[in-house]
Amino acid sequence: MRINTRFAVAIHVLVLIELNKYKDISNTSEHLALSVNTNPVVIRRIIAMLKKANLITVKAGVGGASLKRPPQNISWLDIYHAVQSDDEFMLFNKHEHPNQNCYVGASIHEVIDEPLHIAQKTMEEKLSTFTLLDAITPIAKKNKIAL
Amino acid sequence: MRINTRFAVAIHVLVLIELNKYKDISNTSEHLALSVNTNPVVIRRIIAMLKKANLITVKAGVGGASLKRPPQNISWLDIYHAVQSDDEFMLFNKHEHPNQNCYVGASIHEVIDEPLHIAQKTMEEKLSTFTLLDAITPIAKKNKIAL
DNA sequence: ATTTGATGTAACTATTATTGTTACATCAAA
DNA sequence: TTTGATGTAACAATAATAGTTACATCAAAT
Repeated sequence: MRINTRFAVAIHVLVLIELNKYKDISNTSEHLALSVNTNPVVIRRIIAMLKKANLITVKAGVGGASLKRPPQNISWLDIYHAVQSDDEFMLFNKHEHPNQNCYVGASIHEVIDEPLHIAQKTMEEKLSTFTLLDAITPIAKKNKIAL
Repeated sequence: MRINTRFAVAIHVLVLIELNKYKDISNTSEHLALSVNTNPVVIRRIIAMLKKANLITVKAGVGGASLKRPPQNISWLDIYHAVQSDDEFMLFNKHEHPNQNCYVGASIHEVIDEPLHIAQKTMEEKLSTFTLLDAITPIAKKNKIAL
Protein backbone atom coordinates (compact mmCIF):
# COMPACT_ATOMS: atom_id res chain seq x y z
CA MET A 1 0.00 0.00 0.00
CA ARG A 2 1.17 3.45 -0.78
CA ILE A 3 0.41 6.85 0.61
CA ASN A 4 -2.60 8.29 -1.21
CA THR A 5 -2.42 10.90 -3.94
CA ARG A 6 -4.02 13.59 -1.80
CA PHE A 7 -0.58 14.67 -0.60
CA ALA A 8 0.78 15.23 -4.12
CA VAL A 9 -2.46 16.87 -5.21
CA ALA A 10 -2.38 19.15 -2.18
CA ILE A 11 1.10 20.38 -3.05
CA HIS A 12 -0.01 20.89 -6.65
CA VAL A 13 -3.04 22.90 -5.54
CA LEU A 14 -1.08 25.05 -3.11
CA VAL A 15 1.47 25.89 -5.80
CA LEU A 16 -1.37 26.93 -8.09
CA ILE A 17 -3.07 28.99 -5.43
CA GLU A 18 0.10 30.96 -4.87
CA LEU A 19 1.34 31.31 -8.46
CA ASN A 20 -2.04 32.00 -10.04
CA LYS A 21 -1.92 35.34 -8.24
CA TYR A 22 0.84 36.40 -10.63
CA LYS A 23 -1.13 35.25 -13.65
CA ASP A 24 -4.50 36.72 -12.72
CA ILE A 25 -6.09 33.29 -12.80
CA SER A 26 -8.83 32.82 -10.22
CA ASN A 27 -8.50 29.83 -7.92
CA THR A 28 -11.86 28.21 -8.45
CA SER A 29 -12.10 24.50 -7.81
CA GLU A 30 -12.88 24.14 -11.49
CA HIS A 31 -9.68 25.85 -12.60
CA LEU A 32 -7.62 23.88 -10.10
CA ALA A 33 -9.30 20.64 -11.19
CA LEU A 34 -8.35 21.31 -14.80
CA SER A 35 -4.67 21.48 -13.89
CA VAL A 36 -4.78 18.43 -11.64
CA ASN A 37 -6.99 16.68 -14.18
CA THR A 38 -9.71 15.51 -11.85
CA ASN A 39 -13.18 16.39 -10.67
CA PRO A 40 -13.75 19.76 -8.92
CA VAL A 41 -15.26 18.01 -5.91
CA VAL A 42 -12.01 16.13 -5.37
CA ILE A 43 -10.29 19.50 -5.22
CA ARG A 44 -12.88 20.93 -2.85
CA ARG A 45 -12.38 18.02 -0.49
CA ILE A 46 -8.65 18.65 -0.37
CA ILE A 47 -9.24 22.39 -0.10
CA ALA A 48 -11.46 21.66 2.89
CA MET A 49 -8.66 19.71 4.58
CA LEU A 50 -6.12 22.46 3.91
CA LYS A 51 -8.55 25.00 5.31
CA LYS A 52 -9.15 22.92 8.43
CA ALA A 53 -5.38 22.73 8.88
CA ASN A 54 -5.21 26.52 8.70
CA LEU A 55 -3.01 26.59 5.62
CA ILE A 56 -5.40 28.53 3.40
CA THR A 57 -8.46 30.71 3.52
CA VAL A 58 -11.32 30.31 1.11
CA LYS A 59 -14.02 32.84 0.45
CA ALA A 60 -17.15 30.75 0.04
CA GLY A 61 -19.42 31.73 -2.80
CA VAL A 62 -16.81 33.57 -4.80
CA GLY A 63 -13.79 31.74 -6.11
CA GLY A 64 -10.80 32.78 -4.12
CA ALA A 65 -8.42 30.59 -2.14
CA SER A 66 -5.20 32.04 -0.77
CA LEU A 67 -2.40 30.98 1.52
CA LYS A 68 -2.63 31.90 5.17
CA ARG A 69 1.14 31.97 5.56
CA PRO A 70 3.95 32.76 3.15
CA PRO A 71 5.05 29.64 1.27
CA GLN A 72 8.41 29.48 3.04
CA ASN A 73 6.47 28.97 6.29
CA ILE A 74 4.44 26.02 5.03
CA SER A 75 6.39 22.78 5.30
CA TRP A 76 5.65 19.60 3.41
CA LEU A 77 4.96 17.99 6.76
CA ASP A 78 2.24 20.59 7.39
CA ILE A 79 0.70 19.62 4.07
CA TYR A 80 1.17 15.90 4.65
CA HIS A 81 -0.56 16.05 8.01
CA ALA A 82 -3.34 18.23 6.62
CA VAL A 83 -4.49 15.59 4.13
CA GLN A 84 -4.17 12.49 6.32
CA SER A 85 -7.27 11.24 8.09
CA ASP A 86 -7.07 11.06 11.86
CA ASP A 87 -6.42 7.33 12.07
CA GLU A 88 -3.45 7.64 9.77
CA PHE A 89 -1.06 9.19 12.26
CA MET A 90 0.53 5.75 12.31
CA LEU A 91 2.26 5.05 9.02
CA PHE A 92 2.70 1.34 9.65
CA ASN A 93 -0.28 -0.87 10.14
CA LYS A 94 -0.23 -3.80 12.53
CA HIS A 95 -2.24 -7.00 12.65
CA GLU A 96 -4.81 -6.20 15.29
CA HIS A 97 -5.27 -9.38 17.27
CA PRO A 98 -2.09 -11.38 17.79
CA ASN A 99 -2.71 -14.35 20.08
CA GLN A 100 -2.11 -13.17 23.64
CA ASN A 101 -1.70 -16.76 24.77
CA CYS A 102 1.37 -17.19 22.59
CA TYR A 103 4.66 -16.02 24.04
CA VAL A 104 5.45 -14.10 20.86
CA GLY A 105 1.95 -12.90 20.09
CA ALA A 106 1.68 -11.42 23.57
CA SER A 107 4.74 -9.21 23.09
CA ILE A 108 5.11 -8.53 19.40
CA HIS A 109 3.29 -5.21 19.35
CA GLU A 110 5.28 -3.56 22.10
CA VAL A 111 8.48 -4.86 20.56
CA ILE A 112 7.90 -3.41 17.11
CA ASP A 113 6.11 -0.22 18.12
CA GLU A 114 9.10 1.93 18.92
CA PRO A 115 11.25 1.18 15.85
CA LEU A 116 8.27 1.70 13.55
CA HIS A 117 7.50 4.97 15.26
CA ILE A 118 11.10 6.08 14.93
CA ALA A 119 11.18 5.24 11.22
CA GLN A 120 7.98 7.18 10.69
CA LYS A 121 9.27 10.16 12.66
CA THR A 122 12.44 10.20 10.61
CA MET A 123 10.44 10.43 7.43
CA GLU A 124 8.25 13.17 8.85
CA GLU A 125 11.21 15.16 10.06
CA LYS A 126 12.67 15.01 6.58
CA LEU A 127 9.37 16.22 5.13
CA SER A 128 9.47 19.13 7.55
CA THR A 129 12.71 20.37 5.99
CA PHE A 130 10.99 21.11 2.69
CA THR A 131 8.69 24.06 2.24
CA LEU A 132 6.07 25.00 -0.27
CA LEU A 133 8.52 27.57 -1.62
CA ASP A 134 10.81 24.72 -2.70
CA ALA A 135 8.05 23.56 -5.03
CA ILE A 136 7.10 27.05 -6.16
CA THR A 137 10.54 28.45 -6.98
CA PRO A 138 11.55 26.15 -9.88
CA ILE A 139 8.12 26.51 -11.51
CA ALA A 140 8.20 30.30 -11.14
CA LYS A 141 11.66 30.38 -12.66
CA LYS A 142 10.77 28.20 -15.60
CA ASN A 143 7.81 30.47 -16.32
CA LYS A 144 9.64 33.71 -15.68
CA ILE A 145 7.42 34.68 -12.80
CA ALA A 146 9.18 37.11 -10.45
CA LEU A 147 8.22 36.23 -6.88
CA MET B 1 -3.54 5.03 3.50
CA ARG B 2 -1.19 3.11 5.66
CA ILE B 3 1.45 0.54 4.98
CA ASN B 4 -0.18 -2.90 5.01
CA THR B 5 0.02 -5.34 7.89
CA ARG B 6 2.22 -7.77 5.99
CA PHE B 7 5.32 -6.03 7.31
CA ALA B 8 4.31 -6.42 10.96
CA VAL B 9 3.13 -9.98 10.36
CA ALA B 10 6.40 -10.82 8.61
CA ILE B 11 8.43 -9.67 11.61
CA HIS B 12 6.12 -11.65 13.89
CA VAL B 13 6.55 -14.77 11.78
CA LEU B 14 10.33 -14.45 11.58
CA VAL B 15 10.57 -14.08 15.34
CA LEU B 16 8.51 -17.23 15.75
CA ILE B 17 10.56 -19.15 13.21
CA GLU B 18 13.73 -18.38 15.10
CA LEU B 19 12.49 -18.72 18.68
CA ASN B 20 10.35 -21.80 18.14
CA LYS B 21 13.62 -23.68 17.65
CA TYR B 22 14.28 -23.25 21.37
CA LYS B 23 10.81 -24.44 22.29
CA ASP B 24 10.61 -27.45 19.98
CA ILE B 25 7.57 -26.05 18.26
CA SER B 26 7.41 -26.82 14.56
CA ASN B 27 6.96 -23.90 12.21
CA THR B 28 3.94 -25.05 10.28
CA SER B 29 1.78 -22.37 8.71
CA GLU B 30 -0.96 -23.54 11.03
CA HIS B 31 1.10 -22.94 14.17
CA LEU B 32 2.27 -19.59 12.92
CA ALA B 33 -1.28 -18.63 11.98
CA LEU B 34 -2.45 -19.39 15.51
CA SER B 35 0.00 -16.91 16.97
CA VAL B 36 -0.72 -14.21 14.39
CA ASN B 37 -4.42 -15.02 14.65
CA THR B 38 -5.17 -15.36 10.99
CA ASN B 39 -5.67 -17.94 8.28
CA PRO B 40 -2.76 -20.31 7.44
CA VAL B 41 -2.90 -19.26 3.79
CA VAL B 42 -2.21 -15.67 4.75
CA ILE B 43 0.91 -16.94 6.49
CA ARG B 44 1.93 -19.07 3.51
CA ARG B 45 1.66 -16.06 1.25
CA ILE B 46 4.00 -14.07 3.45
CA ILE B 47 6.28 -17.07 3.84
CA ALA B 48 6.44 -17.24 0.04
CA MET B 49 7.56 -13.60 -0.12
CA LEU B 50 10.20 -14.10 2.56
CA LYS B 51 11.46 -17.15 0.69
CA LYS B 52 11.61 -15.25 -2.58
CA ALA B 53 13.64 -12.57 -0.81
CA ASN B 54 16.05 -15.23 0.39
CA LEU B 55 15.41 -14.62 4.07
CA ILE B 56 14.18 -18.12 4.89
CA THR B 57 14.16 -21.65 3.57
CA VAL B 58 11.08 -23.81 3.68
CA LYS B 59 11.00 -27.53 3.26
CA ALA B 60 7.85 -28.15 1.26
CA GLY B 61 5.73 -31.04 2.40
CA VAL B 62 7.07 -31.17 5.92
CA GLY B 63 6.62 -28.21 8.23
CA GLY B 64 9.94 -26.53 8.64
CA ALA B 65 10.85 -22.95 7.95
CA SER B 66 14.16 -21.57 9.13
CA LEU B 67 16.21 -18.43 8.72
CA LYS B 68 18.79 -18.33 5.97
CA ARG B 69 20.92 -15.83 7.86
CA PRO B 70 21.45 -15.19 11.56
CA PRO B 71 18.88 -12.70 12.87
CA GLN B 72 21.45 -9.96 13.40
CA ASN B 73 22.05 -10.04 9.64
CA ILE B 74 18.42 -9.55 8.69
CA SER B 75 17.45 -5.89 8.80
CA TRP B 76 13.94 -4.53 9.04
CA LEU B 77 14.49 -3.00 5.63
CA ASP B 78 15.17 -6.47 4.22
CA ILE B 79 11.86 -7.59 5.67
CA TYR B 80 10.03 -4.47 4.56
CA HIS B 81 11.22 -4.86 1.00
CA ALA B 82 10.43 -8.56 1.02
CA VAL B 83 6.72 -8.03 1.60
CA GLN B 84 6.15 -5.07 -0.70
CA SER B 85 4.84 -5.70 -4.17
CA ASP B 86 7.01 -4.50 -7.01
CA ASP B 87 5.04 -1.35 -7.74
CA GLU B 88 5.37 -0.23 -4.15
CA PHE B 89 8.98 0.83 -4.31
CA MET B 90 7.58 4.34 -4.29
CA LEU B 91 6.06 5.15 -0.92
CA PHE B 92 4.26 8.27 -2.08
CA ASN B 93 1.64 8.04 -4.75
CA LYS B 94 1.14 10.79 -7.31
CA HIS B 95 -1.86 11.82 -9.36
CA GLU B 96 -1.10 10.27 -12.71
CA HIS B 97 -2.24 12.74 -15.31
CA PRO B 98 -1.66 16.38 -14.35
CA ASN B 99 -2.57 18.68 -17.23
CA GLN B 100 0.55 19.11 -19.36
CA ASN B 101 -0.92 22.24 -20.91
CA CYS B 102 -0.93 23.97 -17.54
CA TYR B 103 2.30 25.63 -16.48
CA VAL B 104 2.10 23.97 -13.07
CA GLY B 105 0.70 20.64 -14.19
CA ALA B 106 3.54 20.27 -16.66
CA SER B 107 6.22 20.55 -13.98
CA ILE B 108 4.70 19.38 -10.73
CA HIS B 109 5.91 15.79 -10.92
CA GLU B 110 9.56 16.58 -11.47
CA VAL B 111 9.41 19.21 -8.76
CA ILE B 112 8.06 16.92 -6.05
CA ASP B 113 9.82 13.71 -7.07
CA GLU B 114 13.17 14.29 -5.43
CA PRO B 115 11.98 15.46 -2.00
CA LEU B 116 9.52 12.58 -1.80
CA HIS B 117 12.23 10.15 -2.75
CA ILE B 118 14.55 11.61 -0.12
CA ALA B 119 11.89 11.33 2.57
CA GLN B 120 11.26 7.72 1.63
CA LYS B 121 14.95 6.90 1.59
CA THR B 122 15.38 8.42 5.04
CA MET B 123 12.70 6.15 6.40
CA GLU B 124 14.20 3.12 4.71
CA GLU B 125 17.67 3.92 5.99
CA LYS B 126 16.27 4.10 9.50
CA LEU B 127 14.58 0.72 9.02
CA SER B 128 17.92 -0.69 7.92
CA THR B 129 19.42 0.13 11.32
CA PHE B 130 17.13 -2.35 13.08
CA THR B 131 17.63 -6.07 12.83
CA LEU B 132 15.50 -9.09 13.50
CA LEU B 133 17.60 -9.68 16.59
CA ASP B 134 16.26 -6.42 18.05
CA ALA B 135 12.78 -7.94 17.98
CA ILE B 136 13.92 -11.35 19.18
CA THR B 137 16.05 -10.32 22.15
CA PRO B 138 13.39 -8.76 24.42
CA ILE B 139 10.98 -11.63 23.80
CA ALA B 140 13.67 -14.22 24.49
CA LYS B 141 14.56 -12.43 27.71
CA LYS B 142 11.01 -12.16 28.93
CA ASN B 143 10.59 -15.91 28.33
CA LYS B 144 13.97 -16.88 29.71
CA ILE B 145 15.18 -18.31 26.43
CA ALA B 146 18.96 -18.31 26.22
CA LEU B 147 19.97 -17.42 22.68
C1' DA C 1 4.83 -48.17 -2.32
C1' DT C 2 1.53 -45.99 0.56
C1' DT C 3 0.12 -43.02 3.95
C1' DT C 4 0.34 -38.77 6.28
C1' DG C 5 0.56 -34.12 6.99
C1' DA C 6 2.53 -30.47 5.30
C1' DT C 7 3.37 -26.63 1.43
C1' DG C 8 2.09 -24.02 -2.95
C1' DT C 9 -1.24 -21.72 -5.22
C1' DA C 10 -5.53 -20.64 -7.66
C1' DA C 11 -9.97 -18.80 -7.12
C1' DC C 12 -13.35 -16.51 -4.84
C1' DT C 13 -15.38 -13.40 -1.13
C1' DA C 14 -15.62 -9.62 2.17
C1' DT C 15 -14.03 -5.43 3.57
C1' DT C 16 -12.18 -1.02 3.18
C1' DA C 17 -10.13 3.31 1.27
C1' DT C 18 -9.61 6.11 -2.50
C1' DT C 19 -11.19 8.53 -6.24
C1' DG C 20 -14.72 10.09 -9.29
C1' DT C 21 -19.42 11.78 -9.99
C1' DT C 22 -24.10 13.83 -9.47
C1' DA C 23 -26.99 16.73 -7.03
C1' DC C 24 -28.22 20.42 -4.39
C1' DA C 25 -28.26 23.69 -0.48
C1' DT C 26 -25.79 27.79 0.71
C1' DC C 27 -23.10 31.76 0.26
C1' DA C 28 -21.15 36.41 -1.33
C1' DA C 29 -20.68 39.81 -4.56
C1' DA C 30 -22.30 42.37 -8.53
C1' DT D 1 -32.17 39.25 -7.42
C1' DT D 2 -29.09 37.05 -10.19
C1' DT D 3 -24.87 34.70 -10.84
C1' DG D 4 -21.32 31.68 -10.14
C1' DA D 5 -18.97 29.98 -6.76
C1' DT D 6 -18.29 26.76 -2.28
C1' DG D 7 -19.73 22.98 1.03
C1' DT D 8 -21.20 18.59 1.47
C1' DA D 9 -24.03 14.43 1.21
C1' DA D 10 -24.73 10.37 -1.31
C1' DC D 11 -23.52 7.04 -4.33
C1' DA D 12 -20.55 4.42 -7.87
C1' DA D 13 -16.27 2.54 -9.58
C1' DT D 14 -11.91 0.81 -8.69
C1' DA D 15 -8.29 -1.42 -6.35
C1' DA D 16 -5.75 -3.60 -2.56
C1' DT D 17 -5.87 -6.26 1.50
C1' DA D 18 -7.11 -9.95 4.10
C1' DG D 19 -9.78 -14.11 4.78
C1' DT D 20 -11.40 -18.56 3.04
C1' DT D 21 -12.06 -22.97 0.46
C1' DA D 22 -10.22 -26.28 -2.35
C1' DC D 23 -6.91 -29.07 -4.21
C1' DA D 24 -2.55 -30.45 -6.48
C1' DT D 25 2.01 -31.48 -4.97
C1' DC D 26 5.70 -32.70 -2.11
C1' DA D 27 8.75 -35.17 1.42
C1' DA D 28 9.30 -38.09 5.13
C1' DA D 29 7.91 -42.08 7.85
C1' DT D 30 5.88 -46.30 8.06
